[in-house]
Amino acid sequence: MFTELAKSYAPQSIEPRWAEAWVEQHLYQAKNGQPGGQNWSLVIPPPNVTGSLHLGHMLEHTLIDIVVRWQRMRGKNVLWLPGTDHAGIATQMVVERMLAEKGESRQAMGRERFEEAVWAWKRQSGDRIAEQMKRLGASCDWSRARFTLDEGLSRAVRTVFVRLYEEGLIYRGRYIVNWCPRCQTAVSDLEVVHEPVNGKLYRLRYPVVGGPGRFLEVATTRPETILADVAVAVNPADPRYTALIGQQVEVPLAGRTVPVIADEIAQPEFGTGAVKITPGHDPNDFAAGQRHNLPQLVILDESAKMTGPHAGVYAGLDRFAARKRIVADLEAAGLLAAITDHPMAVGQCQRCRTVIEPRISTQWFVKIEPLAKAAAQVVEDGKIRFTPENNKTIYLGWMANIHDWCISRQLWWGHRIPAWYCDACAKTIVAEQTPAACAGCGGPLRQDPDVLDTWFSSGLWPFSTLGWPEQTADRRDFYPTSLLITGFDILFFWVARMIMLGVHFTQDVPFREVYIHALVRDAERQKMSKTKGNVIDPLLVTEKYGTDAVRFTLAAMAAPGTDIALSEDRMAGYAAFANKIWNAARFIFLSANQADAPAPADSPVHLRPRGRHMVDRWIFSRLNAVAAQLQRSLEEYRFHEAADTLYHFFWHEFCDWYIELTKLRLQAGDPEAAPNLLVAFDGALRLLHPVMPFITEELWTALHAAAPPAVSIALAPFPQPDPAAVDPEAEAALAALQAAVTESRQFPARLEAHLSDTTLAWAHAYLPRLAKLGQKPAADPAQEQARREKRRAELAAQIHKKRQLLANDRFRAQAAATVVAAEEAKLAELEAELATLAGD
RNA sequence: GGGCGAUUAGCUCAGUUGGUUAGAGCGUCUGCCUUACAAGCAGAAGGUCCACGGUUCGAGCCCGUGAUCGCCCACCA
Repeated sequence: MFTELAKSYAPQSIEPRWAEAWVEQHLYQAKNGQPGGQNWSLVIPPPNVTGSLHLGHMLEHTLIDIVVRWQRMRGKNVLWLPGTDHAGIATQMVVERMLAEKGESRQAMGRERFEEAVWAWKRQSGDRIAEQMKRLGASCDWSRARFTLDEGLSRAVRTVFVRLYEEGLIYRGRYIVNWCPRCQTAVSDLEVVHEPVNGKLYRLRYPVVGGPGRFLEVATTRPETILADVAVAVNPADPRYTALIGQQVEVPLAGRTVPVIADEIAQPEFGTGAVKITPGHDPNDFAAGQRHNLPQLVILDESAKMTGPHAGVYAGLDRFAARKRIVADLEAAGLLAAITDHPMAVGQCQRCRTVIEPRISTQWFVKIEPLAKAAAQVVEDGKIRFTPENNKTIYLGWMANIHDWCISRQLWWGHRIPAWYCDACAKTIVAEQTPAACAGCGGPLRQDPDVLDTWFSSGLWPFSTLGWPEQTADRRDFYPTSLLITGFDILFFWVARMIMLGVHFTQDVPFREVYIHALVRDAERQKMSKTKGNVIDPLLVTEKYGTDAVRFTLAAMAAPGTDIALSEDRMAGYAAFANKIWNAARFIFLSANQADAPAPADSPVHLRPRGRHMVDRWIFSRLNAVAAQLQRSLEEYRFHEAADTLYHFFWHEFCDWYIELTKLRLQAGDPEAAPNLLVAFDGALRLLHPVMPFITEELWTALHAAAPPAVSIALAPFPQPDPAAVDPEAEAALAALQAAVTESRQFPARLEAHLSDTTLAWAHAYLPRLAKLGQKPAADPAQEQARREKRRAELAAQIHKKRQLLANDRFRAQAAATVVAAEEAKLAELEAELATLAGD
């Protein structure tokens, strides 16, 4: 006998046990030295160490885990490499916030102690995500977990930096960059988000020198920056101003005069057609200043407070406070011509939403064009395939318009830039190992205080985690990786950088396929993000509905290309599905003898029924069809289709019909019924396993409890679709039976020939009951009459349409023969129905 | 300013070479404690598939125009 199962499925009492066992048994550890074609690998998009798991992670991990478990069951030597990202700026902010609560600060502690504090915090909470993933059943190879600041990965970072520097693809220079006054660091273009705001456009009057009473009107959105003006530009083709070109105008409140220059930057139709040039505080003006060889005045410090000799009486004021004061002073001086509303997009720090201040500073950059070109090429050549495909266009478009990448950050947490400066002889040394002294003059060296953009190290992730630059067994066996599954939000940040750096340093693609999943949104369709703090702990819904139900929900809603608004109703529905599976097992275990269970080694790779019973032939035909459908769906990452297929098959075919039809055979002692039932159930569990690992593991183990040691279902072969097992005769017979039972009609004779007497006896007994249950409530005769009329009209319309269609020669010529036959059959059916309606 | 996506049942969404009477989950209504499952079973109601035009024997699907919503990219002061 099988052990009796509880009356309903309680995931809470089962899942933690399995989660722990899987990790302890190292069930998902990949092997080295397998034949090349056997290996299949995927690296996780490393979550931030700061974070805890949110539903976006869970969606991503669920989709990954489904593919990974499926590939493993197909016999691949699978590596899913887990790990975390040090997430420079995010982590530093978290730790600084914690320090601030204790009244401490990074500056007061000093760099060394601060770094120690971050490491301590990382050790204490950095494993949280891993623990959560383990609890959720992610089938990672935990023995290969990596962290971006690991010694090996740091070594890879230094190697890459030095090589790019030597190739001239990394340079250092003084440019205007995006600066966050709150984070006090440079950020890349990608880390600036543009938010629409209702700004103002100020028209200011610049007195023309030598022309008393004459003014040049200039439009600006940032009046406080006039103190750093070095010129006013007008368009050379603008007739209004040609006379002024070369003359001097006075900068209001500044007590300086600047030249009027001709430059295309000024567009005649915007504002007044005259634009102030402020190279120290605007990227466009910076470029214009370089064209005209103008000086760069700076009036804001790293906190965006007014500073320096040109700030005058406004020194010390915040930029926005200064704006108010300056506008008031301009008005008092009669130099403010107008203020108009001006909707515009202002750049904000992605992390803290502070308005970005363009700032001139010395930073490190990657010369991106050569890398981008090669990275675009591999995608154009189809060496990397995107799903959904339109991401390819987006990717290529970005690659075509890419700017150099600012990689230095004025932070303390991260990979420190491997560059040293000699103050004595002004030499710069870039090296993998810390040099003892200046190679030129022997003087003492000072390392660059900055660290690298987090994405610089993440960009190496697919190969740095596998041992690069060493030629390791992992690198040989698992690179390039097979697939990347990640979100659209980091397509440019991460995917693009991995392709650029991967192609450059390994002469191969980092992954052959990229699946871009949808975004999980909350009930209000808001994006869930680390910075917004609206993340939902997946462990809570998991606790409520069970991990398998949440996983199934996520998979079922993961149609490629559209966002997911997560609904708990849906989870409840799939929790019921898990319970359905549980109860099917409960019935099977109560009704069948354990001796009939297939031995685990006796893997039903080829699902074939014992005997010739029509019902058995049907369910095994369906199992094979479902296996084939799942294979198609998963190959194309159509997770929702796979989930729907499983749901419908298990509930409405396996339970509603197969188990029901088997009940009577069991009662009558049909010797083939139980063994076939057990094998079919085994096959169904395997099909379900990639999506629902916990319940299938529990039930599969129970199914095979008599023949220990049963291996985990995770290592059991996935049913291989066998086209020969598809049995159209059995499928047609069951379809007829279903129709007959549903309509409470007589059995088709053809089916009766194939059904055993006992089944027939059951079915005949069952039919009247169905007929009773299905009876419509006694309807109002008038209503009934109306319904008939409506149906009659519908039928007439359809018949007319069909006749027209079938009379069409082009249709007969062009449509497939089966389509024509189906249409003819349908017409006959419709006519028959109409005849019965007309009859009474 | 460019580019992309969406619009299908009360709600959330599927619908991939154009071809039976357009589906699912939840919700609603009716009837069932039926010895695997009331987290269940048997039924029912509910849709001008955003609008208009076009292609086709045939359009939810293809083409065009428009409307509404959303997203991404972008140095317009």
